[in-house]
Amino acid sequence: MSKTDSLNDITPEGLMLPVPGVDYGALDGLLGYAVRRAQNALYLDFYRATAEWDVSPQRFAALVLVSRNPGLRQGLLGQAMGLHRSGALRLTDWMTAQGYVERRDAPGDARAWGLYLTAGGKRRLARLEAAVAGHDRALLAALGEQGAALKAGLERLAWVATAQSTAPDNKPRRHKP
Amino acid sequence: MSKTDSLNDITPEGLMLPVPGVDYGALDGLLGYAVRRAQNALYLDFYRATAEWDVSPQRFAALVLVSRNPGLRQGLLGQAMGLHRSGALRLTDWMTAQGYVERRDAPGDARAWGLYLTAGGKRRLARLEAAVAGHDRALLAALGEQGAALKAGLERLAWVATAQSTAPDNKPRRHKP
DNA sequence: TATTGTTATACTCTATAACTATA
DNA sequence: TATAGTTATAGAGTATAACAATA
Repeated sequence: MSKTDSLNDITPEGLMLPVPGVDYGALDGLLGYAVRRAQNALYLDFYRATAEWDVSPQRFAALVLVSRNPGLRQGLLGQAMGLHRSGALRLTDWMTAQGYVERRDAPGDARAWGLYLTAGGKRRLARLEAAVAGHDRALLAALGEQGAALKAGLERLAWVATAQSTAPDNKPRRHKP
Repeated sequence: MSKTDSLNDITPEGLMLPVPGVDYGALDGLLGYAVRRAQNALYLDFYRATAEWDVSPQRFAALVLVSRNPGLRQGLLGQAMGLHRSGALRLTDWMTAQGYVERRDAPGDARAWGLYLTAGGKRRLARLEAAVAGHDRALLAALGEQGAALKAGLERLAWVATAQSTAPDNKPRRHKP
């Protein structure tokens, strides 16, 4: 295969840009598609801003949750992140394998672990959090006064969509069957 | 395992709701986290609204693109969706296996396929599009006049984040290494 | 040489199911 | 009987690399 295999692509993989000449039809009008495009772009920019840590947005979120809630149980971590127990396990395995977190016996329940940042984890996370905060500040700065309204709108959207999908007359289908 | 294994969970899997008693720290202030929460909620509501079709948002988008661009090449489909060639192949395989789409020889290039909806695909997609449009309209209706501004803000956000991650002085890191 | 699509493979994410130990 | 965590497995999703046919 040629050396320029992916370098010559007009759109690099991962980047969801409108391709000239392609008709997006109904997609352009959908709120859901706009959210997807925005999240895609944010995701790529997050990776750029945190390249030296090699941490995904989700793993970053898990670290922050452990940091702010010392002794957090795996199960509660999963709930806060919308994950199954087994997913919380994998996430915790990663955090401990990377040396960010340690499992200690949870007081009062011999079945459970409490999660705690290690000393090194605290140090690394502090720098990582600063990088993420800078990344987010840059976005907000570029958005100007629109930024705050956008964040409020997103929070309302999450609430509205949740209400819709969990309304009593709707049958929530949790997972792809 | 008990019958109620996941039914008793306060937060069903997939749903990213704020858990009382958990401190989210910096996450609550991040634009990126607000986008993630919104997308998570929208995703679940999309699945509820389109349950009878068993189509993911991405597969839906691919179907719309083929529908609006008869004869679309696999490669261009991939570009429009931010996918590698191999991803566009899998997506196309799925669309043809489900009977939505057929590959025909592309005129003028014996290497390429042109993608076309089948007659049955057109019929099914028409109903699916109506369901998705209804789902989106319900969201916009619940948001009221905030909806249009939110959509515009999301489009601007996608643009700003893309500009940031592809700026010449930044090194874009496309994929997780 | 470059491009289109394919095959084979691997890794991440996240689910289900069955299991252990404890409550 | 229910809960916390684990193990094993499966299925999306998406990448990389090497390949064939064509341009």
